[in-house]
Amino acid sequence: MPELPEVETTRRGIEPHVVGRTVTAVTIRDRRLRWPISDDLEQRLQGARVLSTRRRAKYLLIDFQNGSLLVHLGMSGSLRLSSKNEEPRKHDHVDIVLESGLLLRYHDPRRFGSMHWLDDTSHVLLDHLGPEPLSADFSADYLYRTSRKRSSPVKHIIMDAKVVVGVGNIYANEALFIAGIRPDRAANNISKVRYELLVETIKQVLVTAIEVGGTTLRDFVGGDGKAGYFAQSLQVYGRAGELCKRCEGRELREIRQSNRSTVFCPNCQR
DNA sequence: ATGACAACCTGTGGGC
DNA sequence: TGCCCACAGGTTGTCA
Repeated sequence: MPELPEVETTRRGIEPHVVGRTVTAVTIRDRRLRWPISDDLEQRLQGARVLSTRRRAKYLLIDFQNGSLLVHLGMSGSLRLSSKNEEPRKHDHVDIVLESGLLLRYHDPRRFGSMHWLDDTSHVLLDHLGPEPLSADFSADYLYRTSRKRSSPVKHIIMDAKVVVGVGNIYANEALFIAGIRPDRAANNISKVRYELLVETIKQVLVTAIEVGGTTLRDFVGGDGKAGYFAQSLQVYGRAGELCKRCEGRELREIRQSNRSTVFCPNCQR
């Protein structure tokens, strides 16, 4: 489910309600996430006070004095604020209760997400990640250089977390459409000028999506429980067979790349 | 090193 | 209404 904008939306939603708060109780109903939740997580969290929240790639970090909680939402996860007397629903796997009476509730039907305790801020999952897409490190210069030795499709490159983090299937489709680049074009067959446009487009799409609270497809909600509105702005994702909004002449075509759905306009994207 | 692909798991929607 | 299959926002690990 969540790509970078959804994770950032979650972080911004919970931050004002968790920073400075102390954990008074932890309930774990199902430890079987992508990796089993370690046996000592409750003990680590108990009594700890939240210092700050951060995001790295699609990971959410909640920092305490004694370490950090590393959360990934996988495909179907959400982390939201809830009140103590709200009954847990199916797939509500973890509750982190704060002394304010609010609690952080982790919900994840498919259990592709994860939760790790970090004694310091390093973790193998965070090693070898590429630059943040919204940072200056992710530049046209960088992407152009990186792409020179890659003959795989450009969509594959921008979704490769070693190249740049946080660009998932929805926003990869959207950015390539806006930049007018065919998703199946070989990465090393795209000019510097077009990469300049692509990098700016990726940044713009992500920033815009964050501003409107992410993309709610089925039931994504941010930390504050509100749906995101970027779905209204989607140009190609989920619109295969419909008319292109730019040229209004051609139907959007769908292909599969690495078993992921790709939608593009054969007329506008070259 | 790169790339193709299976695996992890549940829910949903379409076709029959 | 029900059954079966394909597919869904992600990432890792394996094998060629």
